[in-house]
Amino acid sequence: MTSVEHSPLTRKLSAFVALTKAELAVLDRLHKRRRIFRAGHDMVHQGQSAQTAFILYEGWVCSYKLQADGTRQIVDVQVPGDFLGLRSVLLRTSDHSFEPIVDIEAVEVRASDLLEAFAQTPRLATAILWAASRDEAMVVEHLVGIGRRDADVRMAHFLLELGARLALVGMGRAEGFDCPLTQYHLADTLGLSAVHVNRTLRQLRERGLVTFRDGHVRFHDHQGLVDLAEFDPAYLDQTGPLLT
Amino acid sequence: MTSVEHSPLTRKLSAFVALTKAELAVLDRLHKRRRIFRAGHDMVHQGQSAQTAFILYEGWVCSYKLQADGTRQIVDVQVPGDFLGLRSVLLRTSDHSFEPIVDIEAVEVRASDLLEAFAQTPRLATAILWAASRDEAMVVEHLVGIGRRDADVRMAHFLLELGARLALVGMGRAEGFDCPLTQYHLADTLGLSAVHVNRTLRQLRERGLVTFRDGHVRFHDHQGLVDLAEFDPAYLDQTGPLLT
DNA sequence: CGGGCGTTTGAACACCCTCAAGATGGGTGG
DNA sequence: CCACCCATCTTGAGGGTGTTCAAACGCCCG
Repeated sequence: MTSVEHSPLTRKLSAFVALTKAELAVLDRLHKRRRIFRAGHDMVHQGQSAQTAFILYEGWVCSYKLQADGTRQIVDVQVPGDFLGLRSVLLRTSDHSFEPIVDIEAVEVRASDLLEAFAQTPRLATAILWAASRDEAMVVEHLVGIGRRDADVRMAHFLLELGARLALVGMGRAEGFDCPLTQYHLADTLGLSAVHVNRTLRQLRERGLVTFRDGHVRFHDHQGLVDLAEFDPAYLDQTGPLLT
Repeated sequence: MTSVEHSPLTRKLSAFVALTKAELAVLDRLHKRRRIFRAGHDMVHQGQSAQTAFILYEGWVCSYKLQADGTRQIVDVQVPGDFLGLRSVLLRTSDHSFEPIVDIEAVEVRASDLLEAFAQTPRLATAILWAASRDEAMVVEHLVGIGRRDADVRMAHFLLELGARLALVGMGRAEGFDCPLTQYHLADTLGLSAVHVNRTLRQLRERGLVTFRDGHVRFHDHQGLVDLAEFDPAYLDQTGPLLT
């Protein structure tokens, strides 16, 4: 059980409820099948029948949808403590693919196990549903960004959100965070071309706001970025001031 | 109980599981507070504390987010049988607003009632989670559309999705459907300007694909639209051929 | 040393936006 | 019954944000 108590998922769920020992034990029982996936090799392909989800422990993953013309849209980026495919366990086909951005460690969870755990511990169930609701709120915010924000604001908002999410699981601070994403990932996430991502990043750097380089994001003017992006972390439902 | 058996929600959930009499009874017990809301007057404002959801019975609603500069992004359009605010019952603040597009009839559901119903009837709980998963899959598809599809394809895809959703609750056919949305609604939904929506609709009309006029959508070449939009309704998880 | 991946920059173009003006139609009050 | 108003729809012209195409550069790795 010791392995679970300080896992990133536990840490995240603690932002919502303090889980009891019994609930942690149920969570632990979900952790049978720990697996490694290699960077760049999809874990799940869209169209495949779903019925299984994952909890990410180590590394980064992106979930995306591919279109017939070859363009792709990254829907969300997952960091340690996040669920993968929770949305589609109940749907007949997975509506998207998962690509590990680096080598990752994840735990496989079957739909049946999950529903069983729900029945046993309502409070844990509520906590997991909270996490799922939060994930959806992030997708919604992402939608708003792509629909109504210019490239620079969109980029600023995305980097700030990532920073806040990582801070919740102890992987980021106000100064910045490590980030294995390439500019192509950013492009497919933000609905831009890679070329324009590059120009946008240069502009933000020259304005003294943030640097994205060598796998590291550094906030030079955190407040300035927040002002530019009009970033309000309320939708992340992380009450306390996590990033100072 | 008779009122529930043929409600649009029941009809929708039946696409997933056949509910028993006992489960229908629990669903019925959720239906205490039936209320009317007037077109154009928001039911919920973003920032307001959530804790309550609605089931839509009659009429259309859109859920949207407003930005400081006045632009708005419609995240989703709800039609009869859809939930409103299910995502945010567990979050501390509602992350968006709801505007009835016409006068509507909806039932208020408290978070506590919902969780109680979940505990009583696991199958009903699963059905409701299925509906929530399906809603999120639609938001994801919406995100992909805004991020990676041109205006005409985006429009075609949206109209086809609406048609399929309405067909599931008996309000649409292959020829078309009634639709109270204005071109401004379409613009805020698709992340376009109202002017460009107008041009896009004209173009689709002149290509003989679809007409949007006088509150009515008419598909002139349904298959042609499907081909243009590369519309694959798998993400809606409506197994049967509903729109023929 | 060659090859692949990621980054960087330039030039021309396209999609979509903004601004502006007019048309249409339903509702209200004189 | 007409005049007016407002919301919605429609169309034109010009401009901007972001795209595509192209080429080069640095770097890691086999």
